[in-house]
Amino acid sequence: MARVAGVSPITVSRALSTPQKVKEETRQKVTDAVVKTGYVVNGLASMLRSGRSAIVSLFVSNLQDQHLANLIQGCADAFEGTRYRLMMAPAGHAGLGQQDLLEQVLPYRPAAVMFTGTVKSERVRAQLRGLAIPVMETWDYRPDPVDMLVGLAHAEGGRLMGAHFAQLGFRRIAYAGGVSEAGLQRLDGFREGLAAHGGALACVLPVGGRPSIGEGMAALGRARRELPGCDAIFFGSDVLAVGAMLRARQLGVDVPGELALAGYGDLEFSSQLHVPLTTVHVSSYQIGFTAGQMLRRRLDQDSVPERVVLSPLRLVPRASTGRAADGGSSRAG
Amino acid sequence: MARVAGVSPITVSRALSTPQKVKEETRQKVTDAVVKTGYVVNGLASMLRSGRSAIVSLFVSNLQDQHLANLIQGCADAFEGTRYRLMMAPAGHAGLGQQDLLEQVLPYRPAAVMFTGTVKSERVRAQLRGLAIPVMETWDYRPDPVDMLVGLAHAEGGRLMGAHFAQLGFRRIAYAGGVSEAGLQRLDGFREGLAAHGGALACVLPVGGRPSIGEGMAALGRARRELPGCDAIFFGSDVLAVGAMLRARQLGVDVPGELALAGYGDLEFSSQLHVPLTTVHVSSYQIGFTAGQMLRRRLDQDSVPERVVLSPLRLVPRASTGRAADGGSSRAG
DNA sequence: TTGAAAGCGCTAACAT
DNA sequence: ATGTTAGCGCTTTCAA
Repeated sequence: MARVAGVSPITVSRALSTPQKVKEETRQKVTDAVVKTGYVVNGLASMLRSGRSAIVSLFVSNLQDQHLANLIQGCADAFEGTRYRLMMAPAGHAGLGQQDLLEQVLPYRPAAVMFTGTVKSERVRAQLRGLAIPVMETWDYRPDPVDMLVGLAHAEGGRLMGAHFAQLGFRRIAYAGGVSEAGLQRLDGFREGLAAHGGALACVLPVGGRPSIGEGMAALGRARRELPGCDAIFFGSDVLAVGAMLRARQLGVDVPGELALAGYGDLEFSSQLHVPLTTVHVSSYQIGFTAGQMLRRRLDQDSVPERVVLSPLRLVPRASTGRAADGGSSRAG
Repeated sequence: MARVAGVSPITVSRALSTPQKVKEETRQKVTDAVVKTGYVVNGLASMLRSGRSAIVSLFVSNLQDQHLANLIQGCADAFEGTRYRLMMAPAGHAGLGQQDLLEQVLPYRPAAVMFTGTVKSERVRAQLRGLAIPVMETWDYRPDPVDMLVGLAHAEGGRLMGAHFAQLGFRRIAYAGGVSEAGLQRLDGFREGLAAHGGALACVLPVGGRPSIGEGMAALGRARRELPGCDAIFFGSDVLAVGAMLRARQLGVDVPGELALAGYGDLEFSSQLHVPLTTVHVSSYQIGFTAGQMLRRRLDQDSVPERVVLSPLRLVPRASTGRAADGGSSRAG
């Protein structure tokens, strides 16, 4: 290649990566030779020698979760047009801990790592800090991220819903959903929101595993069994609430007259149910996009003004809690 | 590192990548030194020297499409526990052609490449063949893939729905959805299915861009304007059909009494609408998983028995076309 | 503005 | 079973 262009290898390198450092004429010779030979730089050699990795490792817990898929797409879009490439880390269904997973990623010398969620293990957190590269945690919230965080104040989301429930005067209220991490924050906030308006939580139904319509259907049954007279349920995710909605229809339970239901996440179809679902809107794509932008800025040696960004949450009251003005078409960016 | 272990670098290499080629005692010395020094191999150097890339490039058109997100998760799962890592190619929103995108990926010397969709440009197809690495096209179908393909016989899906519509005796039938690629195949199949049972298509409403509830709502309006007396519409995706369903309710149009609606894809919520949606079920996760497995086999130097796999499609009749026996809970695999 | 020499960290090939 | 030598393809550093 250098031979074809009639220059030295280093000149080829310069002509391609820093064209302004090469005389127009020489550059032309190189460009011609590139076309002629079909030359493509070897990015691996380039990263190795320069020590400047172009790899951003992405730990995605589950792409089947629409919110996380949106988040990742946002992040990918933020990196469009840059030299950086997103590399998916193994998800670890095989029972590997985050420690092992990280070690499977380090050989590629990532320039940065990003997580959908926060890093739980203290050891891994320490290890990440030791890497001295930008680390991004997303979706969830904690006040002390490893490095940077773009997430949701799930507690605030719960609080909004708690206030909504209490103000509507529900008396026997249940929560059904996750009770660790984000779920716990949401639950705590929900309790606070209720309390602030004279309400109280009567029952907590933990739902493990990935949320599904089926889990939601089952949860409705449990709620009615374990809390007779239950008049309102807040679900940890829209998917669960949709399942409950279906089960309620099957059982002939009137929503919201007899039982109010609400979800969390505002998926696109939540407003399209036979009874549009009250929920908390979250901007998952935006979270990923912002996270990507922040990582980019850090990788470009700039510092970012804020290391922790909380994405806004918005209560979206609809018919399923009985006091919505419209038929459920309320949606926004 | 080699010094700490008291052996030569090549022995370290062997102890870590081919332990059976190293005496137990030596291996122990190496392992100890690894722990002590926190050594992590440099995969970049390893790939460079050995010429064996561990990178699989993934061209994902849009993760916000649930089917494609499922597909990618399936593929990622198939690669769990292997040395291969999935690297996301840029999506090309910036108006770049597949040609340019491929060139942005080649520097990383991928061991294989995979696409969600087929490769259209003949030039790119030729280029891919020239790379002499496994190439996987997914989701869509074409009889002459670059190398391997795991996709859907969209024409067959259309045919199933066409037969369903004709057998139910609809008279003024419209199709609304994509009219290129998969959309065209589906449309052609739909026409065939109708014709085979004495039916005919009265109107085609092209819907461009990414399918959304809003597009579906608009499409319903257009259908009723452009085809007065229209009694059945087949949508190119469930999302569009859901939008139409909502608009129909707003307009007071009785579904399916006055107008039957059907979608394509069988998203989880399609069975949960106020009128459960007739649709065609597709197994998107399974497509990705199978594609990943086939790539693995090829990368392990094995050959695969079949280079083209068609994932099965299944008609799921529900209430929205008026003849479903149940309330819409029919779902499977 | 261009080049020569060196070496990033690893492993193939060839000893021993 | 282990070591020596060389070199993957690039870019840093230093020199001209």
